[in-house]
Amino acid sequence: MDTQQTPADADAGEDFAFDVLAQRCPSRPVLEHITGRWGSLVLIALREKPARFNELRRRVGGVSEKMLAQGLHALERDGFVAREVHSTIPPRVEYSLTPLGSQTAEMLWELIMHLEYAMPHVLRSQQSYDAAASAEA
Amino acid sequence: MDTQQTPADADAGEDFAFDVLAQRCPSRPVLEHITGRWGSLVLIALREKPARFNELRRRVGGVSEKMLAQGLHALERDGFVAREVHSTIPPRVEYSLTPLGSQTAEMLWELIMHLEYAMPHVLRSQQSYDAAASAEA
DNA sequence: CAGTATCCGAGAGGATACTG
DNA sequence: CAGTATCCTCTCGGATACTG
Repeated sequence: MDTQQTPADADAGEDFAFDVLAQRCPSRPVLEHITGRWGSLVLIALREKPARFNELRRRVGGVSEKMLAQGLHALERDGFVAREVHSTIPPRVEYSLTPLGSQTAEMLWELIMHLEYAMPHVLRSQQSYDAAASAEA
Repeated sequence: MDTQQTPADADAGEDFAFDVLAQRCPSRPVLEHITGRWGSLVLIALREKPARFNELRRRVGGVSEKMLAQGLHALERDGFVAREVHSTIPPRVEYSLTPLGSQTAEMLWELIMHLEYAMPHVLRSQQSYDAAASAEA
């Protein structure tokens, strides 16, 4: 990354909030690629180590070929994932995280860890919510 | 949060990776609530300060009543958002972040800031990808 | 104001078959 | 193995109208 700003600009970041929320910014689709149903899981799966297509497919539970290919294309296009082709027989294609992808995966990982940690709390909240909902019905 | 584990348990977290990827865990839907198209934006929008329904709707660009209501319900059920009803006329309902929601919003915020910061890089990556794609076509 | 109910189109996403 | 192409379904999500 060789942008002009420095991370110390974080305070100027409040401006970005408006941008993201105002949906006229180009970052929304990208955000959805990395947070979407499969995008996040692919990044997490690649976090450990690079993988080939079917290996990746096994690593991420429940993803179809179509969705995996689609997700990988999007992430490659956005520059989060690198694709390396070895033109052998049988073909061998390795997917790995770029530095940017690696940073992003790390942040996603923290988010997921936070979430897993909070899950007991969440489940209890869901139960009381459902109990209250069925009580008034 | 009053779970048993401490944040220092982070190393045990690698076990969670498998859980999330294996899609047999209850955290997937919750992850989708907070990372989904509107969920993340609602959390970000509430990060600054609590808001009422229509105020929130104005703050998040492009969200429909239906999706906002749906997202708020999910987030409330999961315990990220608190809903406070003032039975007046006209009715007044305030949405705010719970402590858990606040932590989560903060992590999302960091992710989005990271993304905004990386956007120039991403856009360039997209351009070269598209150029290469149309070149071979 | 704060929603719910309904209808409808578009796209997400899965299963299968096929190609290099 | 590493995908693409096709079909089909089902949910997402927007617009509109209505209620308390």
